[in-house]
Amino acid sequence: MEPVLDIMARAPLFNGLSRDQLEALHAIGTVHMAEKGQTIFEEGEAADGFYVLLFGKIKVYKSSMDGKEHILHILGPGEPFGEVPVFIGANFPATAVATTPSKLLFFPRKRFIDLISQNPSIALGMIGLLCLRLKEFTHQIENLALKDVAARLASYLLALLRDQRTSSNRSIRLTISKSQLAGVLGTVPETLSRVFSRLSSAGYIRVQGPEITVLNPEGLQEVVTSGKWG
Amino acid sequence: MEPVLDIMARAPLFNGLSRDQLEALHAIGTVHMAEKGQTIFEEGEAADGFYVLLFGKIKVYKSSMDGKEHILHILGPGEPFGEVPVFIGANFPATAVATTPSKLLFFPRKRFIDLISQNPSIALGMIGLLCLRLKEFTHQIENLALKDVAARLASYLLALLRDQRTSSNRSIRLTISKSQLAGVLGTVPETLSRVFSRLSSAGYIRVQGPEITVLNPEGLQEVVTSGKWG
DNA sequence: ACAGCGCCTTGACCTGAATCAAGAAAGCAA
DNA sequence: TTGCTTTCTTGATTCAGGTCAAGGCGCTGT
Repeated sequence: MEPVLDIMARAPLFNGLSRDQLEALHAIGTVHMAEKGQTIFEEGEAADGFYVLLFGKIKVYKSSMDGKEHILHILGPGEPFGEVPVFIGANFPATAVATTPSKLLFFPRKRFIDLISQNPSIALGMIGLLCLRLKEFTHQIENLALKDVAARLASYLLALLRDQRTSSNRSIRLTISKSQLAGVLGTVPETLSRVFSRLSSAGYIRVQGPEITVLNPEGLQEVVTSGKWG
Repeated sequence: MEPVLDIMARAPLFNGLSRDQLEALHAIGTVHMAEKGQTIFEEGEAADGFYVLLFGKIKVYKSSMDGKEHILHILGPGEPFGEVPVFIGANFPATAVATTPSKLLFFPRKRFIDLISQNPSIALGMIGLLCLRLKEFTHQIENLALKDVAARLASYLLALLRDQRTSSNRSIRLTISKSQLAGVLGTVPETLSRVFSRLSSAGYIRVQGPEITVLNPEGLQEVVTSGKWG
């Protein structure tokens, strides 16, 4: 298993920190394990610290009483979560569940705030992270409020294509199940499935299980911006 | 007109700063005026700083090409905006327009980052602000993704009631037009109007222009949580 | 007072997407 | 392989809410 410090060093939050600073951080954190399906924290629970994911995959979501859930984030190694209530002294605003066996680093609230108060570079890292989250959320709100499901999916696929651009090819692999993707896009599996087949038969993409080939990126972009296609 | 420093002192972002620190901040900012309807910045524009509203009212929104707009924030005096791109070196993710004549303080990016690097208390204030925004956005996403318009309106009214609780009475006043409210709630004026009258005839509220009397807060809470009502 | 203009309301209609209900694939265990 | 479970797809139906269109109400300024 890769050393904890190396994973931390790669996390954007801790970008540009010296080895000494990382050691100091590591010293105030405690390692936790979570098995698949385990709840890390639940919406409304009191928060006395936050987590950094070292290994595994976490989904953070909101759910309504009638069982529907909307996924806010799917997190991979190096990403922090549950940081919001640390700074406003409130409860967790959402629920976090491990979707694979995971390893977490937990930072207690008070000690982390002390550290940050003396360490402007960590503070700036935290600010950068929060701004990134805000931008993502802005995008999510925009999608939910003004775009239809096809546009949301197209936007998601183009983002994936941008991120996992393995040199030249236009094939991407979904890192989450289609049901989960439906949750991320604010819809249900049935609808997502239909949209996939509409985009397929329109010739924009080809779908083979979790393998998506983008045949016509410009077309997808059209779907995102104008919502019309053909 | 109230001195700029006093307004800044009241802003949560600058909470707990000494007079000296406020002076330093003020020194790096420049005052701008905006008339009603004037655009402060537009989505996609390069951002080289952010603003604090001193006086007036600002709406920050996303719009789609077919003219629909979704309002992300309506800001009052003391509130900062456009701070996200300062820290991730990107363009403004949304558009800001003055809805009344307004007075703004503009902080150039570089000088503000310098200041924050040496001033952990400003950094913490900024972190707190960003976390608050994230929490609001989380709530907004939850509303858009899993609640119907009636629940969103009920939630909004209850929040207003909590905020402007003028001692004992249950009457609140909308600070924005109903069309704007529709934009905030992610719907259109027609639908909002219908929901208002449904809630009225169900006996939960009474509406007289911008004056809303909440007759049955528990009932409204029911609408928010279960989405069902009588 | 009256005209003119925003803003709000109401009605009729339409459509995107959720729901309900079966199946079909695809994993996985024994 | 054979079941068994989980995930995905497809079809039929329903419904919330958006769109289009037509007034109504309450402003302001003249």
